[in-house]
Amino acid sequence: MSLKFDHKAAEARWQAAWDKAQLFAADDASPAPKRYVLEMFPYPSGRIHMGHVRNYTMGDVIARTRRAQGFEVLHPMGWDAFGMPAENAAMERGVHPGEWTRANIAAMRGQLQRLGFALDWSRELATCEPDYYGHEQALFLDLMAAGLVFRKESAVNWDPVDMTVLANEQVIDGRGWRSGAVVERRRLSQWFLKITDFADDLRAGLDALPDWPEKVRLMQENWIGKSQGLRFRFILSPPLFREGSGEGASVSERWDRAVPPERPSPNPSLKREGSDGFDVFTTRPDTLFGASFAAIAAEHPIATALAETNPALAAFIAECRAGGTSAAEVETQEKRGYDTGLSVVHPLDPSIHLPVFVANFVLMDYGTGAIFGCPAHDQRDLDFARKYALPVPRVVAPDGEADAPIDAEAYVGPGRLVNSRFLDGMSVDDAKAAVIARAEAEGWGTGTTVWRLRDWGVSRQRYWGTPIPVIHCAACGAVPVPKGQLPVVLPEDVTFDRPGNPLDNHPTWKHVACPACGGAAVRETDTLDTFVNSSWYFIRFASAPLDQPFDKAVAEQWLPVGQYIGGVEHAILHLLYARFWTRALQRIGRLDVAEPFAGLFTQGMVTHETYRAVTLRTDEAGHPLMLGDEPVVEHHWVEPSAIERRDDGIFEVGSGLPIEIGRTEKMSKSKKNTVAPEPILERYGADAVRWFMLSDSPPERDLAWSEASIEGAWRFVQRVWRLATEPGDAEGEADPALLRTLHKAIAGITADIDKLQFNKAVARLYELVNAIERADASPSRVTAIVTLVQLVAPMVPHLAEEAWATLGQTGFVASAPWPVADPQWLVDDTVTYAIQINGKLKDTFETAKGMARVDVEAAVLARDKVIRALDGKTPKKVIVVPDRLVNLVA
RNA sequence: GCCCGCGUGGCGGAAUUGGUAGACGCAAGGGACUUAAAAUCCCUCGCCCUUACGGGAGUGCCGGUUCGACUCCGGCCGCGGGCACCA
Repeated sequence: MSLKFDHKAAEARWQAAWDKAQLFAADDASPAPKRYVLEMFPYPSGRIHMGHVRNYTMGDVIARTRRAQGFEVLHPMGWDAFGMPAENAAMERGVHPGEWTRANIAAMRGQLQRLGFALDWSRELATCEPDYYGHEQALFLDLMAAGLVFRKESAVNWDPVDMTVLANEQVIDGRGWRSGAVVERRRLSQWFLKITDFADDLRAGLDALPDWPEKVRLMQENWIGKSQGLRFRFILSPPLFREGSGEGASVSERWDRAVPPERPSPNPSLKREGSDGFDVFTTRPDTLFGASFAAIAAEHPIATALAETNPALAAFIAECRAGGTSAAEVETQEKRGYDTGLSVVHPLDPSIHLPVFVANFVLMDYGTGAIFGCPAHDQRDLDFARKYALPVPRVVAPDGEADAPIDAEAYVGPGRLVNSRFLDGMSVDDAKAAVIARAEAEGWGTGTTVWRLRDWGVSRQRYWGTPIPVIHCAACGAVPVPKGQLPVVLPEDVTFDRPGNPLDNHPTWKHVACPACGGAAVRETDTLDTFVNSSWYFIRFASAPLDQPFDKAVAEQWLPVGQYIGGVEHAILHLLYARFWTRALQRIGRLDVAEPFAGLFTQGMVTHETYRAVTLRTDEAGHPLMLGDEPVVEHHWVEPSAIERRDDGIFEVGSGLPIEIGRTEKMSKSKKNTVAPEPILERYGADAVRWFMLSDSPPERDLAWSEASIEGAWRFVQRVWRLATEPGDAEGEADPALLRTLHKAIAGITADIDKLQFNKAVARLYELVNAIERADASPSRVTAIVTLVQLVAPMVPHLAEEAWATLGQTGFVASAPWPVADPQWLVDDTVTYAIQINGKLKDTFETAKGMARVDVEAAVLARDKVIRALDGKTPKKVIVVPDRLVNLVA
């Protein structure tokens, strides 16, 4: 009989049955050992894409397998529901962000449910609802009380037309992506979280995460960026005269004079600054005698002070600020400086005076915003010194090259100190230590660690986010909203018809009484970065009481997440912020968990070929345009569904234009190489799609979507179904060979799933199916088919349930205990020896396991092929690897 | 520029971590069944030489270690990713 597997009926039937039985609801009170399986929750963009399908399928295999293995599994789903696309939709279509988001969630929930994931939908959450973000506000206030929140001025990208702050990726070629207006740098007072407090902790903690990809740990480590060195103070030289200050002034003949020349009294604005000098940081204190200048950032307070009375300097600073910060601009940007006319005293020799520049390559927000320049051993300093004709004294050299001149490249390699007085002859490391020791002994500097990591700015001048629960009062300052007044709810009646932040524009929302003094005050109208939302959602999944963000004891039962799965694009920010937030909660005693994600897996993208139709550009009359002798060619991207393959090539449907096949790339709208999941699900069913997602490519690598492969997946589903409907007679003898294959498959597949090597598990399942198909009817064959159904259940659950029932098994296969391999079937009693001569395979032979060495040798030497290959020679040496191979060295 | 990863048939990829390279899938070719098609089943399928039997080289390139190297070491080439004026 063997009808086709009816995926539509089976999916509907089993999804309803699972739901009715509440099969996948996690029980906090269960005595079983707990496992938390989590995939990064989606942004509700409107529809799921293949990347989601791949991500959630992998997680589902883990969750279902763990459940079958007897664990109480928490596998929840929710929505990362705040963010800009909702506001864009509001502006473009006049729909309210909340309405848009909630409609998207409803649509995507339905799509996910069609895939039959073993999710606990009772724990579903959306970050845009007050019952989520209200608790987030409470946590924010807790962190604030603990001193982990502060406010400071910070520069933002400001779009003067849309009157809004832009993220860096919204600035394209210096212009706002929407308005096209030239973006300004504005300084706004913003809220920050003190992630730098945890820099060392977050870095050191990476070592305790063996189940994270090495790559991600490295990326985080680099991002945190620990640098050890010396921080010391440069004291401004006593009044001395240096003519010719200004940009490009050549001062080389002056800076190294033993006797400082005279100069006018110090700048009055500097005096007001109360500054006798400034701090610098260096990782190369060993090269201090190679110093030839000092430089401060354009935003450095000294530069700002000097600029008040120096219009030329003010202009220079303005130019520095206008310079873009994009990678390409930075790379091509020339090193430029402005000589302030000031000098500083060399800390190791007061007779040496170094000129002070304002330089465009010194960053205010790293280290102290000021450096000493050592051109011989730092490329940037060298570029700068060459431009301004500063000396380039070498102080480190490999043995015997003390006099080798520095040309266009700074020397950053190892060597010994030269031209450095008491440091001469020391290694770089010894000299670093010696200078730090001396600085500390003499009190002008200290050994310090500096981090690349910056504090986390969480203010966003946007509507669709968590309102920051603070009230600004003229008398009391920034006052936290009392916990009893939470949540601070976003007003629904907002408009997007004018530029700016709708919260700010709202007629009444922000006007409130100060909680401290009762006077007139205004609410903070900034909202929190959406990364805050995703920094604790996994805790709320584990425990979601009404009256508090989570219950400590309940959350700790589930946490940390055993297996977290998502894209590499979140390797740094999201994962670092979540790690920080968890540690911050630990510090304030709310949760005793340091690392939120014990195991992390970053899956590859789903890709597809790209197709381009080629046309000739024509003028108004329809004649092809020519560029010289060549016609001008135009391309446009064509979606996969709009091409047809014919014997004479590939063409665009409708236009008939020839198609060029381009690179296989990440599915994207711009390249039109996306394949929507819904029609595929309709046609091939959820199980075939899930199976495809697990086949072929290793999960960390990209997976190329192809019509042929999904057909192959569909065929596999049918093959398993045929076995289930025609298992054959269970009478007669057992089939030891099949049982051996079966138990090896059980062991292998279980191990593969443990290691998330789904492609290998898939290959083994194919082998098992092949073996069962070839086997004659026997009790063993029926056993093998029943076990096969269990083994494929995490991957193709609807088919498995249907097959399970058809085979007369009771209950859900989803709840059946995971098969365990019987060790007696895992050992072979025969082995195949490979016979090599000089390492090259010549022959093989089969024999009983554990054959004595001498017997093996004798058997090998007696074989025809060996005799022929040796051609009468006696092997010089015979290497026998027991039960594996023999190598004859001739 | 710095850091990291990867190069295996027409394609996606296996290879017990130093021991028979190419499992498994896709594609392709041939055949069976069928009035026909679909579905299904059987066979072939990395390269070169050979009608065959066989033989040879082979895991990006060059060299090394080893009885034996896709695997380890050194040096190149190519592709991909992350960071980027971080002192």
